Amino acid sequence: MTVLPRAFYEQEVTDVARSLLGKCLVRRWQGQFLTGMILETEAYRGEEDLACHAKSGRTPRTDVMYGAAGHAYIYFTYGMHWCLNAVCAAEGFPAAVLLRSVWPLTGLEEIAKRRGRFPLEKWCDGPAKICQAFNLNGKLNRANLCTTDDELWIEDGVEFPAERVVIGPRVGISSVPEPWRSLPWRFLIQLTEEEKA
DNA sequence: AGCACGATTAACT
DNA sequence: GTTAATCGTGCTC
Repeated sequence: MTVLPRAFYEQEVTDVARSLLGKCLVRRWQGQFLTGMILETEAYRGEEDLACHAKSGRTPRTDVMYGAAGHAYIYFTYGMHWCLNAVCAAEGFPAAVLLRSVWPLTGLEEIAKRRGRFPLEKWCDGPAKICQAFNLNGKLNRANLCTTDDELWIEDGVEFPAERVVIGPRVGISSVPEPWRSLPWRFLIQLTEEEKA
């Protein structure tokens, strides 16, 4: 397995969101590795994107999105949930890919400590569920995803053919005005029952 | 200082 | 389909 290099993230954020499908999210935790295959992503792009947190400019919260690509942006929302993004694009331009769903691969016993009360298919099928499952919170905000120095990174994985990629509008932004609400910036792989086994 | 709301989830009718 | 949970963030006064 190869850790994705910084150059991978220094691209158009929509391209990175598409390319992240099939890649492997890795969390080092208490001497073991929790991993999962990325199945759903969304792109958030620039201050003009009214769905993007950077719509209100550079603030303490959004500062990391303006920095170098290949770092984690982990934010807190709804008073209880954390969500994980990968910062993309050139330094100075705020953009990030939200990881919305992964398929758990290893460290299942550890993941089950937090998600085991639900069926396996529901362990990581939402942005805040990923953070619960992988034990991610603000402590890993700004983590460097391009090395194994921090406890979070992304490695090479499976290549899905283009016809497997479902593309549609981003979810959870119904109060955002057009055209942003309907831009096709969500990318999804639907696993077959065979692939889940 | 106060306020409205959120890139959500899970439980409930 | 509806709603509570729960608090950081950015905006208004």
